Amino acid sequence: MPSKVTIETVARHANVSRQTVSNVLNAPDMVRDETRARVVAAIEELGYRTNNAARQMRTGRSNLIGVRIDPVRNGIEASVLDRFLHGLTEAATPAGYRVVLYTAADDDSEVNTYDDLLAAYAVDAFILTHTHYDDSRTSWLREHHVPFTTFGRSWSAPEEHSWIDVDGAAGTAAATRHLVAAGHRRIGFIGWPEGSAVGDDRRRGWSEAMHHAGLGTDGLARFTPDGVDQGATEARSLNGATAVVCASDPLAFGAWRARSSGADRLAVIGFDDTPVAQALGLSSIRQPLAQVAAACIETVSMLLNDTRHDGDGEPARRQVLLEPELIVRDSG
Amino acid sequence: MPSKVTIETVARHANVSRQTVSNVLNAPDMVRDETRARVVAAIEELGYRTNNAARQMRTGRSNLIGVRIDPVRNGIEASVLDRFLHGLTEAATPAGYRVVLYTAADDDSEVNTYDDLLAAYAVDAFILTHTHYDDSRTSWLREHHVPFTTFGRSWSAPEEHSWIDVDGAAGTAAATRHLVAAGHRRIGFIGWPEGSAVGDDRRRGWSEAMHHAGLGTDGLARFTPDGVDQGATEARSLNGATAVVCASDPLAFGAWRARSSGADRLAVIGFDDTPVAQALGLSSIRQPLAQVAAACIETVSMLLNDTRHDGDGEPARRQVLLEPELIVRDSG
DNA sequence: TTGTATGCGTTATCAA
DNA sequence: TTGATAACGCATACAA
Repeated sequence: MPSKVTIETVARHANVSRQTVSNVLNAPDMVRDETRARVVAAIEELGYRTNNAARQMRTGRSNLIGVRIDPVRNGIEASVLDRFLHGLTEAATPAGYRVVLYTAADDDSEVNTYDDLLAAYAVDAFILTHTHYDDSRTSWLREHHVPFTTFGRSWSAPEEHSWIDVDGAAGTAAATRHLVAAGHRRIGFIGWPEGSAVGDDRRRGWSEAMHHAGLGTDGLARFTPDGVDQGATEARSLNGATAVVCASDPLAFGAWRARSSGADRLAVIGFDDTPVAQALGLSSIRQPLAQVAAACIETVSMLLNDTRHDGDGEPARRQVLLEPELIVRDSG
Repeated sequence: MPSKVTIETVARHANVSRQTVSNVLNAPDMVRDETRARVVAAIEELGYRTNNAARQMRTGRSNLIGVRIDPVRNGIEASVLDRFLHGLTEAATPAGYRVVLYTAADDDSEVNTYDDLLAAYAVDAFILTHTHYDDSRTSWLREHHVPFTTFGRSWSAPEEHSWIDVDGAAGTAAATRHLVAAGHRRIGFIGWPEGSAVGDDRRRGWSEAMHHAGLGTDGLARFTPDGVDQGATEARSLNGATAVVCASDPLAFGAWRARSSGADRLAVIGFDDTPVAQALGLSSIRQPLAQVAAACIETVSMLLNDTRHDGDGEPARRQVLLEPELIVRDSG
């Protein structure tokens, strides 16, 4: 059972008042060096840890950050969420926060969850994933002046709130350039149906890079729901192409499986560098998830240390766009 | 910003004392029906939510459960942890708990983390994964009378503490029986090097089922580190076999890729039903992770409501072994 | 620079 | 069955 050491205990041990100990913790500059040293020593010695509940009573802060864990829709992306969550947990600890999980069936029910998390647990801030056009969750949080940031930009209005995202277009562009440099001229793209913000972005990177290289894109783009079989089907329909950039690893894997050998061989580059890609030697575009996570925590810290959000003024904002990395393997 | 409704507010609104409101919440039987109804109405109306920090000050309970999120070692298993985490989050909420994440590089540093989580956040209990022989973490928790349970049995001494696990041997046995029923006689096994508790268990299921069916296992078992290529290599070495049960999906996938067509075709069954298996139509053994998660929460609740662990007496224990499910697809 | 007093929202104890 | 009071550990305003 962990120690029952309170500020009082430390104070007595160091021969000072409770208040002095509190000052050492919260306003070290105010305390004389010698005194502070003594207090710090006592804290060490007794293994004192500040009691969050008590602190929370006074400050209203819990040091808890709410993070949504989605039901795995497209299972193959589990590894992405997983790396992200791990990154968050790792970055949160040194910043003095802990990650609390929550889940919700849909955006609306998520709002009820906020209520519980906010009122009962006093969660300090939220980190959301899977943002989309017209996200009702972000509006709610903004209205209620709750600090939050998202992994995924605010597609409706770029500057609407703080977000961290990975430049998908830059990733597919890099992949395309890589293929061009390797001598490919007819490079296809297999992505998701138009209207998905993330998918549209990835397609744009490919098409811009193609045009920039003086290559046409006519008849080289395919749109389909995600999936291995879909990737295979579309790859076969791209008979003229010698290479293809895909919006996901499942699509890439399907394409690769359909045309991985013989005269018909297709160079393939996927997205997200999932374990499947790693296992199969599939080239892929890897998102720097640990960095994304660290930036999320950093942003949230900033938001929490910014006094503006207390009032009615607009909170500080911060947008971070990180570069993905092209991992080249056998497939392209 | 969520309501600032306290017990006091509710009390005034319902014309009772604070204590009565508290009683309605924590000991409803003690309160007269009519009074209770009035208080409940007031709670509804005002949208009162109990403040966890304040409650924690009195009770020492935080309603927080610590769950470790591992750095993804074998990436392909991310989906397993992911489903598990999601299941925990989902089961915890109705039980009145929230999941707090933590991470640690190794078992020893994990113990330091306990300290923080326990002293500062007053985490009520822990749920561990990836247990192994001689787990220093479980000993520490036991010594310190901290309620916990594990996903993965206590291999050193089965009854040492509460755990929830999936019967891996039953899974591989079912897979083996399925292959036997399909007419196979020479059924191989590809698993991990001996000494890994989980791996040994899965091999046992296969070998027992084989013997039970009157079939021999000589020369039919292979042991290798996990991986797609390893699976392929071992599958090729099993020339006599017409089918193989694997300890993991990567192994199964490798085996399947190496011998999926022609006269040499091998029926293959993997383990964990990862997205890869689902995408490829690979048969696999699926762990009921949502149920495991629910059982973990249930166990932890039991532990927390059991007074015994307060004293020096042994805490209550509970072991749950769940059956995995064989998912039959094209590969076997 | 250090010490004293007060209150945050809840529950436990005890008296009515 | 209900109500008054104290206490949990901390941080803040204020006094010394």
